Amino acid sequence: MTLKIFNSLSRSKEEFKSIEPGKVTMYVCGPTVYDYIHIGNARPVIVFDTVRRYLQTIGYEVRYVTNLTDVDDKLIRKSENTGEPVPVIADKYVAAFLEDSAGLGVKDTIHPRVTENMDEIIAFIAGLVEKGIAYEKGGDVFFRTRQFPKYGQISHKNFDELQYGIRIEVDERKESPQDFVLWKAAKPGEIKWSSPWGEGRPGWHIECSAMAEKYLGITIDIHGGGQDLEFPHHECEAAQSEALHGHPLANYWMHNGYLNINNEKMSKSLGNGLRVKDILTRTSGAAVRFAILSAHYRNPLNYSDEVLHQAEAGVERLGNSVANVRHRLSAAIPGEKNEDLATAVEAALALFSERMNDDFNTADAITAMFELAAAANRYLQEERTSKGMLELILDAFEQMDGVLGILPAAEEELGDAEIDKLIEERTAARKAKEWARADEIRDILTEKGIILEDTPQGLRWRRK
RNA sequence: GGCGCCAUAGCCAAGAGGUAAGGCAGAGCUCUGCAAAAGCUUUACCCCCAGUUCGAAUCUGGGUGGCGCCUCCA
Repeated sequence: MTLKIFNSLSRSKEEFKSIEPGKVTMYVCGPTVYDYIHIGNARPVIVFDTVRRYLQTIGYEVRYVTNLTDVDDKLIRKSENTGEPVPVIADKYVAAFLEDSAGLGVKDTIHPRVTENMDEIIAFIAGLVEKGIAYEKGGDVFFRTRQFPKYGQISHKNFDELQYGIRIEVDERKESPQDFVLWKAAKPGEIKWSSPWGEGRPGWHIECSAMAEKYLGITIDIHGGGQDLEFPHHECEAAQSEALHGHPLANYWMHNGYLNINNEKMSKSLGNGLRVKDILTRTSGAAVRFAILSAHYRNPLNYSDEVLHQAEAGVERLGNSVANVRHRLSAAIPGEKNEDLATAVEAALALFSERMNDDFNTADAITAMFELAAAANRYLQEERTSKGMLELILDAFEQMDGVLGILPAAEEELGDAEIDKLIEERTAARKAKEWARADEIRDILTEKGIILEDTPQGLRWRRK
């Protein structure tokens, strides 16, 4: 079974082949660190982390880079408004981004910063100037798009028919309206670096080309980002890199769809109430991942409180199933294979990889996990369950969740003497059929957010 | 003017020629001292019209309704 990835270059699903066997290099465009990230930013973060995890589980060693844009116009504007220096603002939001990422279950990512790679960026631009693909005008350096015939390969735009200046006024100094800036001269008071073209800072797109090369190589396997970056950002990145090296920047370009909020376009004003850091105080990272991964990554996704509630309920159902299986482990008997269960587990696993192999269909992968849970729950109806079978289930859950990351975090032991005592007392009361006292204790614990479950195999509790 | 996306049950969402997965919510039943968890049962002719086909939610054409991009907003 082979993995197929929808490649924006060809607009079709292609069989995935890495440049180096067993290894994959991935570059995913990261945030400009001028504010907290919102739920819309979380979609690519979660989607591409899941792609990475899946590649890892099918045996690839993945080198994964997400850049942090710590100098640009928005940061400069913010600095002017707040009086704080750009680096101070950047540091604050870099830390916030890393925290949010971790909260969303993302780890082991290389995070290069623009300001820490200035030499490479300047050298990259210099290379383009030397080749005559870039030109300097009054301290700014522009990319000469006419020299790169493949310009438009990613966004599939026909440049002779484009309407220029529809949204942004065309800079008169450009030779052609579609040329874009590589280096911007600094205005008085702005943060700046020296370069062969005077003091200034990098343009919008060049950082990704330079850092992808530095950290991953001239041609990488997968380049990801939101659909909103397809043009112009990715188009320009691809043009710069290929123009300089004569080799493509990336073999596979992946773009996730937009995220809407309550069926409206994600916008700054709406987005402010939906910061990832705020959402994570109200719900788990697992629930956010569930919500995001419940739709195919290329489809539009609508986010709402209702969607989040549904995700929480789904996470809970899956988590209950795993917890119930674990709970049975202590009283499990050895041996005794259950054919139905074994078949169902195998089927769920097969569905999981079959669907993930088809351009990362996480919605169906989640379905596979629910089918595993259903099979497990059915098996738990049996009076006696065997250790081997329970472990088979847990192993399958682990395999799937290693990719999706939608299972709730394992519950810690209560470690609360008072609660332990109450539970003990209740057990005694139940034995003596003192139901009033038993219920009273249940109520006390409910107040504390502890849910008690009396099962034939003894009591177990969980936190609400 | 150019390029492209989406439309499936109350809600979320797969499926992409062979007669509609899964989840949430709801209803009924079972289990249960109570409760919870769980199991079983139950809810759709897939935006509209026309065509292709033995057969279409899936293909083609035309509509309708949402939406995105067209150079420095990441």
